[in-house]
Amino acid sequence: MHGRAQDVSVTVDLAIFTVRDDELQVLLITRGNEPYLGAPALPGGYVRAGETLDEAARRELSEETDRDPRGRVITVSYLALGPNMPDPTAGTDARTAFWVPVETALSWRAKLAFDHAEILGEALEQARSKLEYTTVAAAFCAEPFSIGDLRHVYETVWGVTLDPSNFRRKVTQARLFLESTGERRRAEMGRPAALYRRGPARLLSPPLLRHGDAI
Amino acid sequence: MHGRAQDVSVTVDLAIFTVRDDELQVLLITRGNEPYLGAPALPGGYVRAGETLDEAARRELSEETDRDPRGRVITVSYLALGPNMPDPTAGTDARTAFWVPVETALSWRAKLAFDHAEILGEALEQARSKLEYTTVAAAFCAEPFSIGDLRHVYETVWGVTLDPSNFRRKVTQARLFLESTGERRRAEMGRPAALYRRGPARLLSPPLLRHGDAI
DNA sequence: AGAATAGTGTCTATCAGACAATATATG
DNA sequence: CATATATTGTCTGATAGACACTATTCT
Repeated sequence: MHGRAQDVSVTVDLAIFTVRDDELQVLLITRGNEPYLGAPALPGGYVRAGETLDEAARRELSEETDRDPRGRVITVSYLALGPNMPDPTAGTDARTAFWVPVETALSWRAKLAFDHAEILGEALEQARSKLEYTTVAAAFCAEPFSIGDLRHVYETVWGVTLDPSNFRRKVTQARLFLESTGERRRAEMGRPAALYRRGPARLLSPPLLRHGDAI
Repeated sequence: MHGRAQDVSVTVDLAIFTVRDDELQVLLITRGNEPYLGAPALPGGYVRAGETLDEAARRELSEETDRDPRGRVITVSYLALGPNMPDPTAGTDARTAFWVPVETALSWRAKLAFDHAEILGEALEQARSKLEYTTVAAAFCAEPFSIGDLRHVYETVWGVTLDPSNFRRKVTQARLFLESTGERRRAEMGRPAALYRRGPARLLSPPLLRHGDAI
């Protein structure tokens, strides 16, 4: 997948996250080919540019935009979050896929294939950022869900604890984010939580900001 | 490119923006094949999933995440902004590429191939959003640039006018966004503007929010 | 009652938006 | 001087974060 020559092709590495066991975890595979045979790696595919892209856009823009790496912003991200992502099921080649806590994966650094440690770090930051200004977090709570469920997603992905009352105020005031079902859920302990379903908004306005942001 | 069967492949449509003539413009091509022969369209390529992606990730996750379209968040965006993007140069097949104001392209709606009107609309919103929480805008000002240059990018992409003093306060207080060069630029009229270069930050903290956000 | 979680109310430092005022250039 | 743009300063309403308090369940 890497190092394919001749035709215009670029690899796509996927950071697939889930929330399991109160931890943020990422899906890795064990490489079955050289290079990095046996090393843990992000799952990936490759993109081969079609004729239209290559002829009409890429060549014309390359000189202008390649000077500064930020001049061309190509974002290929696969972000999946969920409270109960399935174990990689038994099946041909799925045997090499496994979930691992993000912290653990990042601690491996040099063991990860290619530059996947860096990619993972950036994907993590992107996922954390997406929670601020989009409604994805709600998409990964099974409906109906409580505000506490939603808060738990934020806390796990961001790695912080949030003030329940301030969190409630923000998410309930955000337009078209949550729709009340009028129902409640009885838990083992404590007052039953009001239940919600996702509203139509995809972007959070106003956004839900973390306190200190990174670069 | 669309409708390719058999192997797992999905199209990628590219929204490439530039700021020219004080307008936000987008790169389109004229289709040379059926379907939609002769219709304006976004340039595009196709992604074919590699074995690793297909075997290790896609199948395992599909049942879980395909129920809700937001369960799988695939973002493939190609965002290019610049004050002076070149005209599509003469060359084989580049003859069909052209810049057009975004407003014009959106007004065509039904004329655009496939669902490209929708895709363009979403890409526009994504680009506008990226200006809020990333530093891309600065990446598309030729260095060195003035705060007025930067403000002009925001105003053109967002389609609003911004208060110069409040804008200045925000961008100069954002950490690692701008670095002063100590130099000034003499313009035709008015006080010379202090010049800056891009700082190392990729994410804007705190973000620069528009007043009213969309869905 | 005690523990646990959900939800409401309030206070305050901070900040975004509005806008007045000043600075420095050209003609 | 008039005009245009850059830059600084100030005022005020809105709000994020901190935190006290109330509500409703289970044991």
